[in-house]
Amino acid sequence: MTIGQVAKEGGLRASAIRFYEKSGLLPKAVRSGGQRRYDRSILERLAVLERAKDCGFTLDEIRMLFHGFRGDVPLSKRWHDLAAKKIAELDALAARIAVMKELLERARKCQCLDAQECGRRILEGAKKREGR
Amino acid sequence: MTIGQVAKEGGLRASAIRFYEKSGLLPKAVRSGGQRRYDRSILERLAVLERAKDCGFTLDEIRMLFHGFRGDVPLSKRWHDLAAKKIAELDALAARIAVMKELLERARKCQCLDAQECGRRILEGAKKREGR
DNA sequence: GTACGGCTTAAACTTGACTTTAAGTCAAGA
DNA sequence: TCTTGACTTAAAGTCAAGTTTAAGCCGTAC
Repeated sequence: MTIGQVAKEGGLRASAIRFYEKSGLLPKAVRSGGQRRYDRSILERLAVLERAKDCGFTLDEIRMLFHGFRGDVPLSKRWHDLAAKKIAELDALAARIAVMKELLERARKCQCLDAQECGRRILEGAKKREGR
Repeated sequence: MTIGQVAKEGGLRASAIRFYEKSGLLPKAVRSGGQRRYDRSILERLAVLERAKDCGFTLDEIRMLFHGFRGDVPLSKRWHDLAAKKIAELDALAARIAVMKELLERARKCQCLDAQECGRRILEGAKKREGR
């Protein structure tokens, strides 16, 4: 398959495939007359890559998944370790979102006429919480 | 107050204050001998700005909060409108996080020995869901 | 009178995940 | 032979929210 065919079947851009190869996330493709040629197993590799992206992993983390462990560590163990860390990250992120939502609910009830007043209230609130 | 004093009391860097001024998020400061001079009301303005950031607003959105409405729209109404949109965004984000967590929980239970196998399973799963 | 700290500016750099561009190669079809 | 169209590369561009850097000015303490 040419890079264009892989891109179409894989649902991404050819430029992304080139980028992944250069970044070490995909093996260097065989060239024929200068052009990359793939067999269908590249689609499996891409599926894992996409799945990892859908899980919220960065490309650096996905590089770990593929190359960051000793060669004899099975993929399942790599997934397990990285997933545990990422779940903790996502929990932290969810907590931050909860805080934002709480602040937004309060903002929705704001009665201030202008930024002066609003700022004064915010600063007072901060002072009060500091005193506790 | 000099920019350094404002930065210290406001808990941010002087470079950020200059950046906010250039971006139109803070009014142009009066200069004395070329240097910016502030009175304490800048701290109230900064408090609103920081609060908006804590709510998850981008600087573009915060610009809307300060300048994006007709001049006679009170700050409370601006907060209200922008907060409603942002809450919807955060809900969408939270849903995406839930999906990621679900995928990660499954990944944690992965038994595959290598990427080939894992990719094959993912592609099979996708095909199945497509058939439904 | 000079050293020092804090200030000024514009412009470049940072991160992440790519895309876009420019200039060029290659094989196939008319 | 000429023209497509898909491919090649390296390098630069994109977005956000600032930070960092370089070069220079200003007032004050010694």
